[in-house]
Order: sequence, then structure tokens, then C-alpha cells
Amino acid sequence: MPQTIVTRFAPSPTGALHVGGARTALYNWAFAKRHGGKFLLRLEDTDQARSSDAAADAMLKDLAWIGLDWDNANDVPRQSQRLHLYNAAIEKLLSAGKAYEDNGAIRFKIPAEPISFHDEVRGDVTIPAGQTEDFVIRKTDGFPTYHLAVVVDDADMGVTHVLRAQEHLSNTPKHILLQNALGLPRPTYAHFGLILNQDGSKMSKRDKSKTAQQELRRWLDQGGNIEWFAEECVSRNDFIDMIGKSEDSAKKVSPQDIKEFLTKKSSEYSELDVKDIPERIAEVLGFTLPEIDVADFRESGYLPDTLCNYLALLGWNPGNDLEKFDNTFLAGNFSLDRVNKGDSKFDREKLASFNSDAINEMPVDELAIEFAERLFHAYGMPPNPGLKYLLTEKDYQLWDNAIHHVGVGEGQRLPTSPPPIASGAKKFDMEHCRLLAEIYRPRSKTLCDPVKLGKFFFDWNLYAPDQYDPKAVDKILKKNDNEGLKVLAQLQQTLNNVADADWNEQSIEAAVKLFAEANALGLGKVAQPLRVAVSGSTVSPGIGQTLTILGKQETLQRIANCLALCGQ
RNA sequence: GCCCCCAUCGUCUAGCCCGGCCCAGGACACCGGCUUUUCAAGCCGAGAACAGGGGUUCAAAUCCCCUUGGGGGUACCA
Repeated sequence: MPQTIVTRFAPSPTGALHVGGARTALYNWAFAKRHGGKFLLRLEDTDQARSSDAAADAMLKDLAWIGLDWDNANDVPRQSQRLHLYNAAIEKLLSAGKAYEDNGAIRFKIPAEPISFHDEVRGDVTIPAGQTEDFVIRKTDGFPTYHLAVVVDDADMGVTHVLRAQEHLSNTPKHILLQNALGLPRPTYAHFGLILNQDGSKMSKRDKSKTAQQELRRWLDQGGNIEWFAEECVSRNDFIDMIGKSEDSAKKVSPQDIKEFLTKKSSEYSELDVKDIPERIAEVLGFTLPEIDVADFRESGYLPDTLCNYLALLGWNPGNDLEKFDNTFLAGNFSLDRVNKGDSKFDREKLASFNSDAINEMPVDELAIEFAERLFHAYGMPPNPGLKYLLTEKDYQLWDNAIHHVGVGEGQRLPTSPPPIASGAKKFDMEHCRLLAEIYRPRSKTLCDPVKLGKFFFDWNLYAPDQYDPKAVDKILKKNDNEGLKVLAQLQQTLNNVADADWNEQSIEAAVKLFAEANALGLGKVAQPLRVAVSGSTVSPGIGQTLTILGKQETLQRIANCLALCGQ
């Protein structure tokens, strides 16, 4: 009887699951599924200082979100709770003279022999003797190191195949030596390439700090006020303490200071306990951080299936021109001999393209719900009859909390910016969400796009001139002696003549076309001024669709206000 | 420094193991065109690569060697 294949994913819960880890998990999962084996999870929390329960929970949640399931869900082992196993192994090595004490730690004595092993993706790998020094297997805090724990656990859990990224390739000899010394079986190994940034550096959480650092530096160089920043970002005193400068020496803040600032954990500052500093800086300064973690992609509006598809393709392919596939396909076709050896650069454009295609294929109703939820998150504005039924209890609380703070708290930070008073908000129910979902489906790269692109539909202040793009106003409305404004003024009557009952795409377009013909104007000369009047810019979906969603009253009101605001 | 790994269009890659069907195929991006009331979408089309040098062979992207380039490791992190 052939052995049952057992794979595992063993993250250390020191932070969110990043895409590299997700891909490793996906491959292990797919490999096990493909061979009817088991896929197990294990939490490697032997670094007491950096591990946390919150991170562990988030990790599991992210894995579930990308569609993975594991066979030991009832009892995911945590290394911190299996010290007895490691201690037993260490005792065994000690008494066999294969390990020794050194300053309170225990080191493994490396046998002086070259070590070679077979790697399923790389072939035979040999490391000459004397390359590795005696390494620590038990730290002074009594916890085992990664190397010891991995070897003991993999054997204990019956892991037959270890599939991981190349960063572990040079650790493998250590593990094999340990297995030999402990009389444990050697699993089959396979190491694949790393996921890199476009510039060739390793894609890691550090990239967020790097971006934040660059942006902050640039902002300061352009005359940004460090005092204001400090006040907004953390409390000012914390910031001053942190960089160890006197209060009025903003100019002396060096890149090094910023770097240190960014690498500190947010938990060290009283004002910040939820968000990490790069996130906070991005929020304060208004730029976006690169997505690195699975959760980042989720928040940015990527579909889990798409993420998996793209990630799987980054280092594996089915061997033909097929690129679009789901996890089920992966589970049925994944094989190690088609895994690439080289590293691969993460191409956000291609991921976005895949995501865009996937959104295009989503049922409109499904997109409408996604849209409604994101609308709520951005504006705390549940469409009538209420998103309440679509929201989780927690989200609802968040919203409830948010609206009660609107315009109240001085210096009080809301989870999101306070909802602007939208003149059309009252009317924004699920049906409107559905309409917008339909319109924005073909033009969205992410699930967030309908909210961003359709902003003018629900986030509109009738009395704010600054929401009109000045360039659009000049070019479309004022150019040629207020040509556009004149058209707009006439259009009021034309649109008003469309009966309420006929306020739909066809009738509106027909009316607009008729008007254009009657006045010997190109359609663009009519539609563009209209577009600017109701959306503030030259970009919107088809004019008929746009006006239909806005409704007759809102449309006429916006036109009237536009004439008043831009007509001077 | 030392050790290990890797190397096809800008990017992800097919082809390489079992040399000839490959003056190298697909996808994303880019560029051009069609469509068009804007922006997208859609459709059509173009450009774009075997890192370099030596071998082996009738024949090399495919096999061998060297060089160069990239990555990883070298922790009481995992």
C-alpha cells in the first residue's frame, strides 16, 4: 500500500499572511489534494517575543479566505505547547553526545561530512562538509529553535513532503543532519523560487515601511510640517521622544530618524495600538501602500480566487497556454515537476487584469452586495432599506458608532472619514447599488472601483464649487464664450420635458440626441457639458445611464447648481 | 568573504530532462487601428527574448565548461 502523502504549512504567527506564504500554502494544499493526501497546519510560535494570538487568528482567517482547508482544523498544533517533545529530542541528542551546552543554550554538534539530498524541483543538491557551524537547538529561554522544532514536528505529524520557498534550501542540510541524529525519517523536499518585487528585491512586509519612508521624506522635502505630522500620526511627544530631538528641530530630522521611527512597532506608542505606523502615515499623508499581505489584497478589492490563480501561476503552470483556473483545477493538476526553479517578480498589472476579468464575470447581484458593503465602509452610509441585513453584527456596530461621531469629536479619529452629506444618499438603496454594479462591472479592476469611480453619484455636495474639475469647466463649459454653459441652460428645459415615468436610459438619450440634432450640434457638445454638470468631470458612464441613476430631480438640481456655481 | 541556487520578450512563462517540427508559442503591459457622447470594456494588428564566450554534434534555446548577472543562506528569527 502506497504511503499517504502528508504536507503542511507552518507559518510563524508574527504578522499577517503575506503572498509568498499564501503561495506556499496553496502549493502544499494542492499537492496533498492531488494525491489524495492530507494537508496540515502548524503554528511555529517559538519566537515568544514576536508571536501573537491575534496574528495566528488572522493567519487562519486569511488561509480560509483564499479557499484552503486543512485536515487538522480541530487541533492545529502550536509549538509553544509541545515543549516536551522538543525537550525529549534534545535530551536524546545530549545523552548521545550529539549536542552540548553552550552559555545556557544547547548546540547541535555538526558531523564532519558532506551532505547531499534530492530536491524534487532542483535535483540533487550537495553541500560540502564544514559549511555550517554547530547551531543552537534550544535557546536560553528554554524554547527550541526553528530547526529542531521543524524536524521533530514534521516527524511527529507524519509529514512526507516538505514544499517551501528557496529561502529554506540552505537550512535543509541542518534538518537532515538532525533527522539522522534522531533516527527520524527524511521527508521529500522541494524548494521553489521566491516572489520578488519589480525591482528584484524580495517582496516583504518591509516594503510598506520603505514606501512610507520615501513618501514621508518627500513630503518633508516639499515643506511638510513635521510638527503637524507628528501630532496627526502619533502624539507629538511620542514622536519627539522617539527621534530624540528637541521640539523645534524639525529640520534636523534625518532619514535615519524616520527609518527608525518606521521600524518601531506601533504598540510602543500610546496613541497607536491598532494600526501599524506605515499605515497611519499613509492615511495622514494620503498615499497608498503597496499590497503585500493577503489581507491587503482583500481590502483592495481582489477576489480570492483571482489571487490564488495568479499566485499559483507565479512559479507553476499546467504546461499549456491555459492561464485562468481555479483552486479545484489546481488541486487536480498540480505537480512538482512543473514548478519553476527561478524566482519570479510580482506583476501587479497582470493580477489586476485577471481581477478585472473575474469581476466582469461575476453575477451583478453578487457585485452589488460587494459594492454596498464597501460603500458602507467608505461612507458609513447604509443604503435604504438598510445594509443592516447584509452586514455582520460587528460591521453594523462600526457603522452605528461612526454615524454617532460624525462632526462631533474634536481631534477624534473615526475608523473611516466621516460620511459627507450626500444629497442623493437617501435614495441610495440596494437597487441603486445594483445599477451601479452593472455599470461599473466592465470597468472595474477591483471591488473598490465602483466606489471610487462612482463617487460622484453618492458623495456630492450641491454647494461646493471645488468638486468641479477646473480643467473640465474651462474646456467643456466656458470655452468659446461659455458655449457649454449655454447648452446646459437650454438642456434644463429639454430634460424637464421628459416625463417622470419616462426617466430611463432610452428616453434620456433620445431627448439628448434630438436636442443635439435640433441645434446642429455633435453629441459630444451636448453630452460633455451634461457630464461635467452632474459628475464634476469629463468621465462617467454613458450619459443616459448616469442620469437615470441620479434621477430627474437630482439631475436638474445639479445642472441648476452648476450653472450658478460655474456661470460667473 | 564563504556556501548553495537560478538565468527564454519589460513581466509571468511554453519549449529544455528525451537536441532537428523554434529565424522561439501564449498571457500581462506597451504601441497602432476599429468602435465611440467621455472613461472603460470589446474587436483587430504591430513591436518585443534564447545573458556572453567556448566546446560536443550533420544539427543546440535545448547537452558540457567558463564568465557575467540575479537571488538565498551564513542568528539563542522563522
